[in-house]
Amino acid sequence: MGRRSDHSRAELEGLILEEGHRLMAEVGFARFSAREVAKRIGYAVGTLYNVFGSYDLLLAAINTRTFELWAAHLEERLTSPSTDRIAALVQGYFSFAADNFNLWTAIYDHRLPADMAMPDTLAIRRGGLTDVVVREVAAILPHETHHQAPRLARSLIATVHGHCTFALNGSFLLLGETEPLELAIARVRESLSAAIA
Amino acid sequence: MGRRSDHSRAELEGLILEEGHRLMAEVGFARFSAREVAKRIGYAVGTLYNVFGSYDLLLAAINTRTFELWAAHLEERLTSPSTDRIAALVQGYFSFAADNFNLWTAIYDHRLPADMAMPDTLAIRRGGLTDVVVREVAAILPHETHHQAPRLARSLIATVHGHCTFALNGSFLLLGETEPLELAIARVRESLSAAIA
DNA sequence: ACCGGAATTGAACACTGATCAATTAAAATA
DNA sequence: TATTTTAATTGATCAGTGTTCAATTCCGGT
Repeated sequence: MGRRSDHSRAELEGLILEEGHRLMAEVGFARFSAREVAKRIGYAVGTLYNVFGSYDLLLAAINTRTFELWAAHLEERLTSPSTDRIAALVQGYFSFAADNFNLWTAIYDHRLPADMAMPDTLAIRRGGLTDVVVREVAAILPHETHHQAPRLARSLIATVHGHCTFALNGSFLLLGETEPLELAIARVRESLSAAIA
Repeated sequence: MGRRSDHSRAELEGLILEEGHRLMAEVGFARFSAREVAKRIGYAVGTLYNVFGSYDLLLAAINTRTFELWAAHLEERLTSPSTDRIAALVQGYFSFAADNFNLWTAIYDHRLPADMAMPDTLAIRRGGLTDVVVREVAAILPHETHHQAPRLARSLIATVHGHCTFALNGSFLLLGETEPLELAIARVRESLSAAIA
């Protein structure tokens, strides 16, 4: 069939993304399939390829959406009048990953082919998550050391990410660690203290 | 055909593991396949399933082998008369991951089904990597705080893991970070200093 | 020479990502 | 309105995957 009047190209892209995101949350990266998304929205497989160009770009778009949900989750955690905004960030990182396990792991399960760069639009949207943390770290640092905030923030995200990964993939449990969140917060506090001193 | 006199069951298991490991290093987790392993060793697919029981257990065995190579790599790095054994560990963590990218990522790409636990034998062998770090951290800590070593070591591994992940998946480069190794070492030093003080 | 048991096979099944000639419908033109 | 042009959509087709298991093949022991 030809053009369908009931969906503009942009609407169709949104429809695919919405359903793709839903399926990813439901079955996870390993069982995700373009065919199943197509079936659920009533289009043929080929249409998904026409709209997104490839399986990799579809996955990249879905995961970018997850990044945005994640950043929104952090911002929401920060609206509560919490004294400790840093602890709130770390907790938010963990709780999003735990509550959206399939979506969260898909971000790191998926790798673009070596010869394909992440499209700029997607990369920028993903950066929003980092921006939140940079802003909060900058607010903690003394004014004369504000310029260190981006680098330190990236490093703290990596620290928290490592702890979150091991917490959710069972590594910590296997080693007898039962409080990975506290561990992560302790490490972040140490690094912030060192930066302030 | 029936039993082949040229391979005992244990030898066959080793043969599969060896070739599987080779293929994983060559093509990575996403393009790995049991069929291809079978073809390369001159057996049929079914034989791999008879020996390992399932695709997941085959992958778990291959990744466990990678853990052992990784631990050996760390030990080797420690034999050089380096003053800074902690820096050597972090560098070893990074260099193994960088030099064996496909093998390293396969460890974290693969997840056992939720209802299947990691076989004890494999879990114990994987623990060897952690043991190396625990030993080195204990050697740094004051005698009265030796008991903190396991917990701190796990946390430092998580910290380094996060930095290594972002270094190799392009996150750091995308954010303008060019020295992730130095960043990781700095974080580890801060945490060790805090533990000693 | 025979047999019972164990190892090995590979066709069969239900799925996957990817492609692209053919089809269809909407838009533009006459 | 009738016709052409253009763009969206299809789905059969291809080469591949994990998984199963009846059938086959071989070996050690009688």
